[in-house]
Amino acid sequence: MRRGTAGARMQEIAEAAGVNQALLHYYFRTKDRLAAAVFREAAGRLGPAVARVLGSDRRLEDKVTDFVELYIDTVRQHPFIPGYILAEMHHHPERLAILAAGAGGASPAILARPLLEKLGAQLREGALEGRYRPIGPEQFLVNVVALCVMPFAARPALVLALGLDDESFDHFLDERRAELPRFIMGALRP
Amino acid sequence: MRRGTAGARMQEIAEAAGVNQALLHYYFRTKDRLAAAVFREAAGRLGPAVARVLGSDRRLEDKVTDFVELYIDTVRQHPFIPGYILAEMHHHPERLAILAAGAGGASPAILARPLLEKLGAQLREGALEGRYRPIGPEQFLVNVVALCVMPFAARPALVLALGLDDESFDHFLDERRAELPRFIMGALRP
DNA sequence: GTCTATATTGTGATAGAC
DNA sequence: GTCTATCACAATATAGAC
Repeated sequence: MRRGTAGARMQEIAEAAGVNQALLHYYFRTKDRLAAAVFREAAGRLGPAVARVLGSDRRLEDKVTDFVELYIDTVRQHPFIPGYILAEMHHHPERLAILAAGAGGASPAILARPLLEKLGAQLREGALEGRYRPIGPEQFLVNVVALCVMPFAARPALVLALGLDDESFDHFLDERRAELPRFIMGALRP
Repeated sequence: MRRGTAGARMQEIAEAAGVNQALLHYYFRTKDRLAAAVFREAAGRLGPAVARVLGSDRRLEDKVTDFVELYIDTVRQHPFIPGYILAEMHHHPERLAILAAGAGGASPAILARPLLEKLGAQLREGALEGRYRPIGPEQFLVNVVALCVMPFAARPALVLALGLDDESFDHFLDERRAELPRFIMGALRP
């Protein structure tokens, strides 16, 4: 995950795992199949959780808070996952399709549909009642995810540009965890 | 930019440039130095523009609108840059430091400081006057950039999850270009 | 299943003619 | 500056013993 599929060396992975190259090939046959397995594993840590929280039946406000907190807390324990996923998607977009094919053959568009439906219904209802400004569920979903992902995906730039060390980056995340739900729900007010 | 430093082949680059490998080495000496040059070039297309717009003297509301429109319009012409930059930062964070060192020896923290100062002053002033909800300039900056970058960086996932084709992705961006300034300034209201 | 040893190909880099 | 030809080694993959 740190070096990416192309940058990773089978030898290095074998060492880190405390085995030898031959054993890696015994289990995975080729480097590409190992890479696909890693991608599946990494995506599997986040995708389902995202869908579960955002597709739940809770009030939109609680959903957003739950999501922000769950996402930040989860990714904090695996801080290289977002960067890895984005990098891998950029260099090997075809893996996404394979991933989706593995999930029962359903296309991701079909998987994301119910989530967007529910989100769209809540947003529309809120807009009709005058509680929310109108916004499409697709835009809203991208906004929420973007705001959570970015600090992790762009961590090196943040650390450098804001002059942070590990401790102050951690504090930045704490602040963000509390701030984002306010920011997001604030943006929804009419 | 498409394959990343590790995934790119000197041969492939030479072909795309209509020359041969030897000439690449003649100009860049090593693959790593070519990669650093590419990174500098890519970062140079966005970094300065970001700093110029966000560090300007305009009203915050105009700044945000300018930034969103400039960013989306610029990146649309080089849609693989954000993914490439994020991937490269993830796999080679050291390049960022070198990049900064090239900019007159000033550290990025020092370069970003005036921008954050100005942004912070505008946010504080607005908060004192009761026009804005209080928010730190670091959080706000990350929010604005995140909202602009994400659709490009995660394009393959969006296209797949939302079931978009090239045309509807383009429409998604048009919508976003108009929506984001409203979303962001809306979030700032007290 | 796990190892050592090795085959085989890929790939960055250089030599040297023009 | 640009090319062809080639070197040297890095890296994936396999054979075969245990």
